[in-house]
Amino acid sequence: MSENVGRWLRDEIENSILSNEFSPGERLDETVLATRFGVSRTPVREALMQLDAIGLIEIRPRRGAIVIDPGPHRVYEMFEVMAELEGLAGSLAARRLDKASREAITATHSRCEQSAAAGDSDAYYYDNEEFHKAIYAAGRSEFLEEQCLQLHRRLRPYRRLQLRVRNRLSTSFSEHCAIVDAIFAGDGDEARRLLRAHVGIQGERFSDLVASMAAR
Amino acid sequence: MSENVGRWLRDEIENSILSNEFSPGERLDETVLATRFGVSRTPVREALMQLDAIGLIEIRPRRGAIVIDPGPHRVYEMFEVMAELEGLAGSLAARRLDKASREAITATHSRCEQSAAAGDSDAYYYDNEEFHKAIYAAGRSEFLEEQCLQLHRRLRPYRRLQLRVRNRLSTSFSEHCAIVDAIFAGDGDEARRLLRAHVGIQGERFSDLVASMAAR
DNA sequence: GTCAATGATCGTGTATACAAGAATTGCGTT
DNA sequence: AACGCAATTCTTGTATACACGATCATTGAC
Repeated sequence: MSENVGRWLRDEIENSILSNEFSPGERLDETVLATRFGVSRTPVREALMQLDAIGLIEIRPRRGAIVIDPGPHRVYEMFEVMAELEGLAGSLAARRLDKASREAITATHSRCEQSAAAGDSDAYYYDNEEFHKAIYAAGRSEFLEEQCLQLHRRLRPYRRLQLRVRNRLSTSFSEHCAIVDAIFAGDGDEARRLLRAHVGIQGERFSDLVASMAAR
Repeated sequence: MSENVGRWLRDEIENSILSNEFSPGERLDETVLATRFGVSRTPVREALMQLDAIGLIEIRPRRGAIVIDPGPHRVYEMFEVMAELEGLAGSLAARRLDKASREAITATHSRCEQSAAAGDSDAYYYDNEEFHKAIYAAGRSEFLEEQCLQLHRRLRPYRRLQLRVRNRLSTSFSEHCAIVDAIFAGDGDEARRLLRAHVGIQGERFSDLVASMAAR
């Protein structure tokens, strides 16, 4: 419980939103949250203000906080930006790769291979996350890494949905292979191009996304 | 005063930080701020929490808030990301340009031309900002536009410093011309490339930045 | 003389009280 | 029966009070 109730609440509520426990559009009542978590309204408000600043909820003056519903189009836009940032991270990684980062990428990559081979989409979901994080870190840009991690968190639920799509696991992994090759070869432009394509939602993948969002 | 003291304070303190009224590293005392703005500590705290979430200040538990000092290297990283986002906005703008956006870009572009010709770096600073915002808007991606605007705000002070460098005005404007041409020609890749180069801090421009940051 | 420990003081973290605005419900009128 | 107005209630916004932790200074010991 992190020494600070406000911080803790922020993470707690954030997780609840991202795990869809609080649905988009739902109103977050300060008093309800306060009693639910056994604290007063003050830290709850502070948590809500932070979530508002991050963009997860919207606080309408005198009218309470509601969970923001991104909607398919906005989620698409977010993936578009994510693709761009990951592309940059990949190109930096290709240029700046050092031993430690190389090993981290190799390790997470082979874990992805195992889960993909086993067809375990939940395990792959987790390993895939670690793989991408290893690339963020390899870029050696703290700011970029933070931005990537933040956006990654917000898109996490949708990434998970995407993996459920048929054949996505093996497709995803073979894309990973090409990305790793490009980064290890020091080919920044290629790594950027491949990561953009890997993360972005082109063509039928958008309708897949819409379908899986509607399915919830 | 925006109907909401917390919001108002957030903007007020944010501006004070960005305009360097509160120096990096400086400690922000809640009580002092409260009396200074004639309010109680509660809205001050809420404002600070938001600024912390945005990344402008850091709140260390039980030890108060301090203004974050990005340092040259981190500022460089931020420009790197900004360049990438603006590149994306430019490429989208080239593909999706409509009449209204085209007119907005033309209008702000010609205003830049005038201030550049007049050698008025303060006017150019403002017009340049509007020009870039017109491109963000032309990309037709709300999320991307928000991200660009947010990062732009944080980098605003440094952009201003950069314009003070000798010849930067005319160089900047001629780069604008090429960017406008690419966007109007519908050449997304070229617009992206030019914007990345325009916004990013390559070569000697990094030392210019460091010098101007040190000069404050 | 310097370093450490202990107490005082100051500032943050949380709770609660109070005020003001928005929503809802009930009553009256058409 | 439906619409509108008013009053009540519920929720948010702000202030204040209190408690706990951190920092700093002072004093004592080595």
